[in-house]
Amino acid sequence: MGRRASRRVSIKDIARQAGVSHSTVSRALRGSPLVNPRTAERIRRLAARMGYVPNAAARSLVTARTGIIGLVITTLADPFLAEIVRGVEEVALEAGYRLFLATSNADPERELAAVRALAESRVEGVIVASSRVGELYLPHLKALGVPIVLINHQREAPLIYSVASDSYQGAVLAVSYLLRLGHTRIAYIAGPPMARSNQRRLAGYLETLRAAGITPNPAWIVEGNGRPEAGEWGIQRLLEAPIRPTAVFCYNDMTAIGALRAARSAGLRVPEDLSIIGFDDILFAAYTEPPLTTIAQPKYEMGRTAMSMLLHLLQGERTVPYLQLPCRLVERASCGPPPEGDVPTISPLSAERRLPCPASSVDGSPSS
Amino acid sequence: MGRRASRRVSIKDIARQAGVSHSTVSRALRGSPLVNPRTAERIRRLAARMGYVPNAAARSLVTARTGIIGLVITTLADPFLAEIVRGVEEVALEAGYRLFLATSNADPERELAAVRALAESRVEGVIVASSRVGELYLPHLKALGVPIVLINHQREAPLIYSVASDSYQGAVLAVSYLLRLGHTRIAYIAGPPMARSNQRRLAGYLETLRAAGITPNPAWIVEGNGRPEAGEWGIQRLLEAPIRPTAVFCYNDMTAIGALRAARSAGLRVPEDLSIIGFDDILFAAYTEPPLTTIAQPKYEMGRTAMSMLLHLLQGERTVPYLQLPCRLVERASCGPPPEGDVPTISPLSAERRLPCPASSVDGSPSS
DNA sequence: GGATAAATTGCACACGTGTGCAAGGAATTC
DNA sequence: GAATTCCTTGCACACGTGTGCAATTTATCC
Repeated sequence: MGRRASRRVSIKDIARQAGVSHSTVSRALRGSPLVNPRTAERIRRLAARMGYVPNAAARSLVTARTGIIGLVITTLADPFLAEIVRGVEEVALEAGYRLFLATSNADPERELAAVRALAESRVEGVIVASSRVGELYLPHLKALGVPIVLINHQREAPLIYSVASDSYQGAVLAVSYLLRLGHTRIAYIAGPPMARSNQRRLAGYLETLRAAGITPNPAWIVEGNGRPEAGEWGIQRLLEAPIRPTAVFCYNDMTAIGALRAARSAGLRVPEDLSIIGFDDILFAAYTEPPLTTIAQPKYEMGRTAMSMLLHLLQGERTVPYLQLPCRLVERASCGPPPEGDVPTISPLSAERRLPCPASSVDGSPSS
Repeated sequence: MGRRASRRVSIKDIARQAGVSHSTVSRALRGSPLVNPRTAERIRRLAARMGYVPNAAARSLVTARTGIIGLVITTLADPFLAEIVRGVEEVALEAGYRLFLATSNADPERELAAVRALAESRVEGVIVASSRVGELYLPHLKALGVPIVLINHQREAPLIYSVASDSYQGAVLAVSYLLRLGHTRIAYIAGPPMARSNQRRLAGYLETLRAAGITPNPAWIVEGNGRPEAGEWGIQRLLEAPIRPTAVFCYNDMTAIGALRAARSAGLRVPEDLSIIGFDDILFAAYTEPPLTTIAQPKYEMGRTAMSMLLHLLQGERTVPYLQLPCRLVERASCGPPPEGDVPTISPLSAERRLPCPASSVDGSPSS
């Protein structure tokens, strides 16, 4: 109760109390076979009674191992990241590692401070779960001299290990689902133009249409930024097109949410008048009106996979440098058949089967 | 490039290179006035060139200060926590502290592991930002012997420092807003019965009605659990009542989202037929259909305040043990005047002014 | 019972950093 | 020029833990 927080008890204190040397205590607590089992048991009891807790700093100093993994993210406020973090954390904990969280909030100065903190605490590896990680960031991280694994990174990053969801395959999934429902006039509201995920989704969209014998209509591809406004503008633009689309594939769920809102205020019913499909499956997708049909990224699995990859690297093993995980379709209520006589010209199912998947799962060459 | 990660450079390496003792290097790098400025500058240059990064473990070992604050949360997946964490983090960083994140995911075994990790890394203080923190958790945390500050804790926790939003005042805000719009038939869909926040919101609801001369109708108070289902069930129950309410105050935004959905599927327009107000102002409240009017908790400020409080405690200063921060109304589009002739019987504005606020901002007595 | 092997323990050093104290050197004063 | 002060530097120890090696005790064997 009123005990002052003086100094924590160390193995020397235990040694003094037990009448042995601190080496013996150290060995007893670490379960070394070099101590008499009876003595060991006695010491363990005493340690527990004295409330001993090992000092991680002292241990890591002598073992030259911290057991800490740096986890770099822009902000926790992104609900998309939370699941990834959960996956990373779970695998890390199982393997006896701890996470050091470094958030930058996209502030260059804080990014630097974060990297310095990682360096000072001697992290053994780093996972970057922030797609918008600054351009300066990566070189600094590399200078740490520890293995790095990126999750869903937006740029081609050669010679770096990374895990990503398969945006191309996800887009194929989305568009062929719409084709299967009978749509042929399918639009795409894009994400940030420079983002690789956007480029891959666009590619999947285009090629799925072509494979189904449909020539993509440039008027049905509108730019965006991944935020709700983009969905609103996108719908407005699409409604001005000479021929209106009957379905819209959105770069992500936030865009789809904006699209839902714009559709509603334009007096369109979803999905009766217009089908809308998103991408990501954020927590909230289940609660939109109507609940959003979307392509789920395997967030949790990506976290787990990235951490497993890092563990391999930490053990000096070789790994494939680039891994893509498949997305899956989550059917809710924002998609349905097209309004009137929009009969598909060819069977979309056969088209889907014919599709090649140019996105190989292994990419780049091992670094020397 | 091909450089092996051998061993990091230490002050001894610098000392050897500079032809001085490691003490001089240490002093130079720490900016001690006990070194010749020219020597100091030379050493700093050399250190930078050699890529020196201080070892936090070694430093904390000798200074007996880790500069680490433990942050305990159930899960990052709760978007409500993200803002709190941001506030905590910002103040911590300003004061030169770092955060050690301990998530438990409500698993007792992991809770224990988390507390042990906090103890081993010798955190200097702890912030608990998880309302659902296990009952066992707190005693273990207390055993760490460091200051603890709770954020929005759901139980009365005597002799512990805490920061919370003022649920009572928030409820008063919500209900008097509805009164001002002209409603008199106001329902409450409650949260977890044992949660203090629910009790305070219920109290605010009841007393505001009474102060306006309205006798609360027990049929308009339905139980819930803070999740969307509760909102759906709640609306269904309320629609079966002999006299229907014209407005619903929900325990939180997730409940309100369920309520919105149920209202829609019952064919009610919001806010024309039914006004709905939430609590929390989660990220998603702005994107519901219609956008949700709600009571915003000062999440970011709560984080900042809790961390400031902890900083005071770390410096051995005294603080008020219990601090409540006011909520504020965020008007969006889910509330409006009642449908037909629901004329208020008394002026709700004057009622609001007469309201006492029995929730004092200071509570409990200082521990000895 | 003595010699040998095995089990158990302690000594001493290491990890990287910080700091009190004494020693050495330079600058100042008379 | 000698004495005094101040500035600068190095020595040595400390923090808490782990471990190779030698020393000691105990068990085993003939």
